[in-house]
Amino acid sequence: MSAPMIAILDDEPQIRQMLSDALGEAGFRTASFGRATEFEAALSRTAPDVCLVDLGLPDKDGLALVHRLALESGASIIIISGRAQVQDRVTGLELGADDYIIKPFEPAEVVARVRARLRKGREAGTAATTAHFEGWVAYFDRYVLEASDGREVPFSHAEGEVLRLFLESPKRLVSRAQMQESLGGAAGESFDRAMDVRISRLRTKLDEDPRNPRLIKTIYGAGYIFLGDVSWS
Amino acid sequence: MSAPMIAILDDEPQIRQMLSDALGEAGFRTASFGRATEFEAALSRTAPDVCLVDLGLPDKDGLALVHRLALESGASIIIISGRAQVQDRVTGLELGADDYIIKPFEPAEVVARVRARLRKGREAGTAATTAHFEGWVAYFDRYVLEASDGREVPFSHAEGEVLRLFLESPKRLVSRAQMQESLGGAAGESFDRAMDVRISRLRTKLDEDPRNPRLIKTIYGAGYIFLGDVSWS
DNA sequence: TCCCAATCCTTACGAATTGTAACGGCGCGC
DNA sequence: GCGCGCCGTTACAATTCGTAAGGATTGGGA
Repeated sequence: MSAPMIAILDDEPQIRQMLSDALGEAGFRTASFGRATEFEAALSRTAPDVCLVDLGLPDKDGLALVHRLALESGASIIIISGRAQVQDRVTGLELGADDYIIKPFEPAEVVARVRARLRKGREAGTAATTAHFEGWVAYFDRYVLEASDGREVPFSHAEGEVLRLFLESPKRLVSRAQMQESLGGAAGESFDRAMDVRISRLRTKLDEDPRNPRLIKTIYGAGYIFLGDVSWS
Repeated sequence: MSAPMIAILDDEPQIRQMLSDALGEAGFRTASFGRATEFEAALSRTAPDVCLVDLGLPDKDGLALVHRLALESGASIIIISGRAQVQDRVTGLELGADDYIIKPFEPAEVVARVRARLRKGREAGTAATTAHFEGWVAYFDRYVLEASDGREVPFSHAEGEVLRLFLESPKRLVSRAQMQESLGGAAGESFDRAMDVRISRLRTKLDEDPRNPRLIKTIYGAGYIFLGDVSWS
């Protein structure tokens, strides 16, 4: 698994640099943005693990952005702001942020708080190889799906990658770009055609009705959503 | 599901009281302890969801306690401390705390940070995805409308965006400009023609009589109004 | 009341996106 | 080398959704 990706959104280049340096030194991958629009565009391509968001953005309301992020992405959100009033902090956290750091800040503390977020996130899904969902059990170590009637359906490595990706973030939109990123597909190319095929094959193994899939839903122009409750063990 | 349990560990009775009051008012159950030994004894009986731990304890090293808690319990840990040095915060977070609040603190902020921890712990913040209105049920995760007679009508992503917008502000005028804004339509353009089409298609799915729409009403020259009582779940 | 321009609805069409069957290269075991 | 299964690629069918075009509706003014 590659290093966690930390997204930085701040309009001051100096601060972006400082954060990027500190986080890079700590072993994280980083992506910096000066404008909310750039940031949002990048989101559809790569899903960061933690977002550091400055509230004082030139082109968009920071709090609204935080709220949307909290609802739509699975990432942890840390607000970085010069506004130090308690009320600011409370509303930021209420809107879905996971932490609130006040400027000026120490890079070391930011790194520590980022680590704390990652730690909590990872706890849920460490080294789990078996997932239960909607009558199925997926054994990733054996590459086998077990149906509710005991029937066993083997799946391939490529199919497993897709399935795992879905089971790791259920009920959340996964864009094609994110898939490529996660599945190591070299960007660009006609690899997205291969995505389709993988998903198609996975669907048939899951007994999906092609006309009306219940588990893997296509969102035209956006990506896919895996419905269904998942529990790992 | 009963109210989340918050454990408070602080040697000053006044602070225990203040925290307990604020958290109780916010709807949480609380349990206060003045000594680490009491706290640890209670842990074996009840598993709190969040622990607020003061580092300056009389009978035990607070950091060691935090470390043990982080490893052995599944609870989120928030340190509350008078030590404000960056180094203190960093080591606290490194040892497994999820947050670090400095004394003196505002109760409101503590409540907000506790909520933020719980939200993450509960997994999926579960944005409301199901809306009931006038005999219909809209499942936004499944992209399906269910009529009162049980019939299911699928809707597309674009249609869903419009429907969601209406259901989020029922009985209020929604201008075309607002729609464009919310639906990401590039400003200007002839995108408003596309709006019309979306709404048209949505109306047919909702069995609206084109001559006399009952749910999505057109306000000539101003926008649309969605009539009908909506309740989300 | 009647007329007209602005606004809105609906149908049809086409570009872009996605599904999937068929084909072929590749690696592996025998 | 041969057969087999995996998996990316291609090609074509199906779906989605914006645009264009023409008709219907609204509201103000003559």
